[in-house]
Amino acid sequence: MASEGNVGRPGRPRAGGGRLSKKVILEAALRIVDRDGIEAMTMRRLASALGVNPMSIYHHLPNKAAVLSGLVEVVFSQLQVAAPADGKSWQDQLKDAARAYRRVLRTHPNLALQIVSDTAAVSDVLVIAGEPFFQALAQTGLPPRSIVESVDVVVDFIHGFMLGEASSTSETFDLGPDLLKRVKDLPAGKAPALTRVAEALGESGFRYEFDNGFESGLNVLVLGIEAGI
Amino acid sequence: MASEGNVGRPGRPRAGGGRLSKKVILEAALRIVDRDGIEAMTMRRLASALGVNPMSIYHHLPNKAAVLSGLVEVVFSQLQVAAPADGKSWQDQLKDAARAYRRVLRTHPNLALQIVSDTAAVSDVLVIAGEPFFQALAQTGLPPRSIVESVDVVVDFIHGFMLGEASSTSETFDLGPDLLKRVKDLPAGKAPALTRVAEALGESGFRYEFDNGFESGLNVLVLGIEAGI
DNA sequence: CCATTAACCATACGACGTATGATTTTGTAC
DNA sequence: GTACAAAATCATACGTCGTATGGTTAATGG
Repeated sequence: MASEGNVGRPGRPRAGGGRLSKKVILEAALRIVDRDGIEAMTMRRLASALGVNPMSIYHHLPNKAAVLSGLVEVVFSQLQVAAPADGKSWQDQLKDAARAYRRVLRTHPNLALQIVSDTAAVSDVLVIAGEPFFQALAQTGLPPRSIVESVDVVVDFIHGFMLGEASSTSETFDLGPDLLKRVKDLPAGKAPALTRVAEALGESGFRYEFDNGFESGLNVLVLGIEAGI
Repeated sequence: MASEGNVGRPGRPRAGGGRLSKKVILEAALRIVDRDGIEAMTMRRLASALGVNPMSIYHHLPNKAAVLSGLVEVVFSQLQVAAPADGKSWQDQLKDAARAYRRVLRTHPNLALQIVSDTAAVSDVLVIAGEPFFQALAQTGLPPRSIVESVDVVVDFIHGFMLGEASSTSETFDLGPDLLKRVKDLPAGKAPALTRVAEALGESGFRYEFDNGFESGLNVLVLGIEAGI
């Protein structure tokens, strides 16, 4: 996306104060999304938050889809490439990259769906966001295509994980009791293995926490990549 | 969601032929989604496809969200629990479960986003869809909570993978050349590790294929779970 | 046969994205 | 300064959306 738009040229100051620009529009849009969710981000509400006529926005961004893609770019640009971190193993570097990626996405949970689905908007910036992953995996000695595949698994896992996390409301999840109750409602014998696990968890009062889930996922992935070398 | 709705009671036959019901509504909705995409599935178009007034639908499903959730349920119910497959290792059983899951989701690519994001709708049926995964992992001897975490990694990976696959149009992807061109446009030295990989791939003319990417992801996951035992 | 009631339909409201074209502002050239 | 061109903003309007409200039709149980 080549940069364009407002370059300090003419325009008309409004009551709200500043002049419109792609930047201030996206900032306002992000505020709306963060506060009220993505479905609250309508062109009309965005305009009103800016103290402006809805159609004014269209001089800076071609349509609503561009606004949403712009939001994805904004969020991704917050992912600054971490310092070299030379002292660490590639395993730890890979985990750090994954954690940093998740941290950025978690800053705007209401945007998660948009981010993981709008691959076109991501692609430009993905090559930068992906660098830490490639940096870590470069030290494994794996052939290039294995590196690409490894990055893909990790990123796909993070995306899938973020979806689950974003659609949940609480930090933790009563997996044991919840699951157990649901399993009990099943026609008996329909899911024996699941039932066995649920019963064991129900007794232990296991509480699923997203942070732990993410870390254990990373562990599996790192071990798997390691084993494939 | 307890089943309810049309139980063969009164009503009024229409020109279109049959009577309305949750079942025929969802079937029509799924046809629309499959043919024209999820954004084409409007209540008005759905009604017109059924030869019916838009408001008639609301006697069988409370709103549009319920229609979409219903679609997810329909798709999931197509995932029949596979035969025991006793002769196989848990590794192969796990892979089979993942492949079966992906296969079902791929049947309705336009619904992928809805499926992976509408966890509420999934949850009821997830306990059944998840059974093959638990069955495979039960043989690892892992403690229950490790089993749950392992299922989560695998499912999250599949979800993330499906998102990428669904938003792509072609079966394959010119990763080498595409990536190389994009990397070339970067400020030099901004992403050295990525550049190195892209150059190596550019020479080899590597073509990314989704089937291969999925399989290699499964390999990493299975190896990682194995290593954690 | 009649009351009940589920199923269906007609109309309407407010909100949405945005096409079209007028209006206002402002930097630049004289 | 003043006129001009271009850019930014605004007003109006169209078609579409989800669905609230309330009337109409037809099958059923008494």
